[in-house]
Amino acid sequence: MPTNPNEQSKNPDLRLINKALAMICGKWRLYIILLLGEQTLRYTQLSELLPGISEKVLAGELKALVALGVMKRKAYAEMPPRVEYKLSKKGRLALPILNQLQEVGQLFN
Amino acid sequence: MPTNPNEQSKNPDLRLINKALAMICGKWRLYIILLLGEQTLRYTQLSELLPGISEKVLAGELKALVALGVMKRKAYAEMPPRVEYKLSKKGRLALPILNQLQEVGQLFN
DNA sequence: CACTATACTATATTTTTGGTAACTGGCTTA
DNA sequence: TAAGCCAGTTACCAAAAATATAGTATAGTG
Repeated sequence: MPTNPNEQSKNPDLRLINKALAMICGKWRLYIILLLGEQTLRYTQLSELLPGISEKVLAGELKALVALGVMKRKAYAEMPPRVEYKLSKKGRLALPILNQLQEVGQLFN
Repeated sequence: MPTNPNEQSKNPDLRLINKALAMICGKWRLYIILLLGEQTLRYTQLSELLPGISEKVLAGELKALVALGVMKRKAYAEMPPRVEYKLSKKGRLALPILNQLQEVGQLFN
């Protein structure tokens, strides 16, 4: 009988968990994703929907989420500038699971 | 026609989201919860399963998770001491959703 | 020419998180 | 008598995250 390190349940995969945490952890990140849900929002609209976020943090979070592939940035060559953010395909795939986190929050309310 | 601030989708609830984030954010927190899954683990077992975690951080995370109501601590009046940790009922209810986060991680792999 | 609008960037500062290493208490074993 | 075991605690420090505030580029408007 071979040694079985995982008795009854398969161990969680730390790498996958870290990938997921990278997307949602931080004071604003998950909220930005959920806000974006089905709609497209501009930088200024997002800053209005995130009460108290600083310009620097918002710009940084948007950049990070685009880099992670969760959302897409579309800039129009207009003046004054216009930039729109929306979820990527992967982001939309993850959305139902991320929305369920609100139910988890409700459990511990 | 009355003004409808939420067009097509109900806005996410920042309070619930923060409750959920409090449980899972941090370098080790979610992993501890998933590890505990169905099994009961002792302090030393946990520290062995979390390679590189410091005593201080582990003790702090366990204390926080117990305070949040995710897990329970049971101490036996023996010598040497024995303390067991396992998920609370609420923790077990949240578990399926938290496990799905690994699928989210897989999407962005 | 001054002024506005938008989407940022830069700089400095504060707060939070994570980490190291040493120490404790009470019993047991060598 | 000393050393080990378990489940932590304590004091201290570094790095990361968040915040506050000011500045930039460009074009159009009056």
